[in-house]
Amino acid sequence: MPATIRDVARLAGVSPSTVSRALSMPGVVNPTTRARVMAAADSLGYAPNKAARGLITGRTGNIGLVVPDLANPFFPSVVKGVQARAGESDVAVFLADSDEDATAEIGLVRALAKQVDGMILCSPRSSDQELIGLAQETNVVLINRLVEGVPAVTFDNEEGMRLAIDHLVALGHRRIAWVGGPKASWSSKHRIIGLYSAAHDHGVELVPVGSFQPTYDGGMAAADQAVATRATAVVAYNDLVAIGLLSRLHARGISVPDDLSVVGIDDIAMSRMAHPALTTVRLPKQKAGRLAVELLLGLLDDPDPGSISLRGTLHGELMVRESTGVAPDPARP
Amino acid sequence: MPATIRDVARLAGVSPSTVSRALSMPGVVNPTTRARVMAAADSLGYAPNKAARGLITGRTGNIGLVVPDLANPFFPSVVKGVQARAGESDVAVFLADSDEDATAEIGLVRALAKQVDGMILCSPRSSDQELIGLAQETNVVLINRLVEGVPAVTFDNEEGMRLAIDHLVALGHRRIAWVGGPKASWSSKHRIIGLYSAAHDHGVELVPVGSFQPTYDGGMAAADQAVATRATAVVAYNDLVAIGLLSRLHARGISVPDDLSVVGIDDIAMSRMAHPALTTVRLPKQKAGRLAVELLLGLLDDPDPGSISLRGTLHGELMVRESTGVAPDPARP
DNA sequence: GTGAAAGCGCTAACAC
DNA sequence: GTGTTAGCGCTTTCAC
Repeated sequence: MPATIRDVARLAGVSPSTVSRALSMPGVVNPTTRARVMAAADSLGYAPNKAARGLITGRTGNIGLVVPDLANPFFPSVVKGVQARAGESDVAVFLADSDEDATAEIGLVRALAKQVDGMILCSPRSSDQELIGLAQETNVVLINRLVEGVPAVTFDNEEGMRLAIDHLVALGHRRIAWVGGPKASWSSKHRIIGLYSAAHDHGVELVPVGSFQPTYDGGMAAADQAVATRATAVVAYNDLVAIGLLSRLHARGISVPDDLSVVGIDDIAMSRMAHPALTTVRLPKQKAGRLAVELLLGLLDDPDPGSISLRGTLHGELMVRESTGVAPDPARP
Repeated sequence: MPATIRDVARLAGVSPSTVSRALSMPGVVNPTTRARVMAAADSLGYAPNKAARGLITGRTGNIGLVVPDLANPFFPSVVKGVQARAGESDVAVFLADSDEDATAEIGLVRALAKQVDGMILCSPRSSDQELIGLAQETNVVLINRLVEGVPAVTFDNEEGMRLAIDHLVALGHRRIAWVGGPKASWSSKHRIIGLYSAAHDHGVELVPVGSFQPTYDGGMAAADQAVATRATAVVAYNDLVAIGLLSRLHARGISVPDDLSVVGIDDIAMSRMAHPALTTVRLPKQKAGRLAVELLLGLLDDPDPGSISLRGTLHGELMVRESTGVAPDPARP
């Protein structure tokens, strides 16, 4: 049985309230008593029971984190960032994987909501309406999604896509294919906007190639259509798709980057390990996790939504690797 | 403010205890009252406060899970398994990432211990002594580690290595290199035992090639030494190492599997996507997570350690892919 | 600066 | 079968 506040009080010869104060409001207690309490506390290995404290303060010291699929390498990075930042503030993290299911997602949030001070929803699958509803019931911070009135950490997708297009245009590409991800995805929409805007500014052509699963298999499925566009470069919805593309292109004997350049988005660990190594727009995933925790913690300390920043926007960075090269000479057969 | 048990009691016209009973001991309450309570409960959207319940029952309905590094693709799979099984029993999961730090690991466990019914430690970095200590203070289930008296889920490493060796021997390989992982690792020890035993039984030679980081870079670092052994096949500590190997071999112009066969262990998602696709021993990672939860739950229901099985051993499965082929003709120059 | 008392939301005896 | 009482470990008035 772990030691309780009473055990400490008895050992230190003070009342439980004094122990409580010594631990959570240092300034207000006599330094001598405080020292005695501290000594007693750690001689007993005492640590306060968060649940009991939460019952009275209304703060549990825990947060919840919901991700759509841990098997997608994007998310573990975000989780790591959340963990790291939460740990620094001595906050524990409940993790839930919704398995891409919007209904499950809402359920998980509801179930967890009672035991946490707030929740971080990463790339939520739920509708704006549902998210707004949740945000009313509990403190919510979104990652990778913008919903009216809900605090969020997002990546600047428009800018990221511009980075990719600038790079390809500089290499001489004039006809660029876009292998799209899930149609409903918030990121998808914004990436497309950035892509078209950048392509327009450069006066180059952007050829959309449908909508695919944001997975390796999605990329495999898209490859032949991408080739058929006769574009000299392809931007993929994410790295997983790009790697699937690489694989199918290799199987077809199409050389990357000699025949076709490929750019991904995310910079998951696997991208560096691909053949050829994948040029991609790195998204600061861990940082997003950290920032989300910070927003959430800020929200808790000061629930007045006006006085703190509710938004964090993170910037991508182009990682040039071997999957992109100069556009093939159009004069070639 | 969420509804409390009293709100429900008032609305249903019964006492709080009746509500409590109606919810957690259905059989013991009058069906009519029960119905009334249920109606009241969900009209208020009532859900019991787990923390308050835990305070009195001593059971929180939560478990903790500590992994050494979520960025290693092995672990997210285990986490998914834990999540899935825990969810089925309506148990929430605290996740902590120790960042490969044994000290942090112990700290995380201690911090979490108060708020959970038990902990699952996946591939723990701590010493046997420390783990035994923890197991005395709280319910612990280990994954990927065997310590006297502590419940655990492990993979049959010996058998897995035999699978790999059998496969290579059947392809004609007679000299096989082993690229080892961290020396202190429990898995490492058992893999080596299996490897030598299988090699001995087949009368083939096993050549150890030092000890490397269990990462892609570790594999890159090991490749040249592996080649220098003049073995015709390499078994790597894990898939990440094997993929690093593949990469460096490719850079050196050594063809896999024509010049050298490579076998990994784990079957992480990336292995299928490698070039050539990696032959590997699949470890049922999700299953390990599920099983660990089951052992833990069993432990809670029946703390008598004698009456339930404290051990689960999972079996690997050989996935033959393109990175292995027949041994090159030794007569060749 | 410190102690006593009350109570957070819930369940577990114990009566009836 | 149901209500009453007490109390889990903690913090927080409110006295002193």
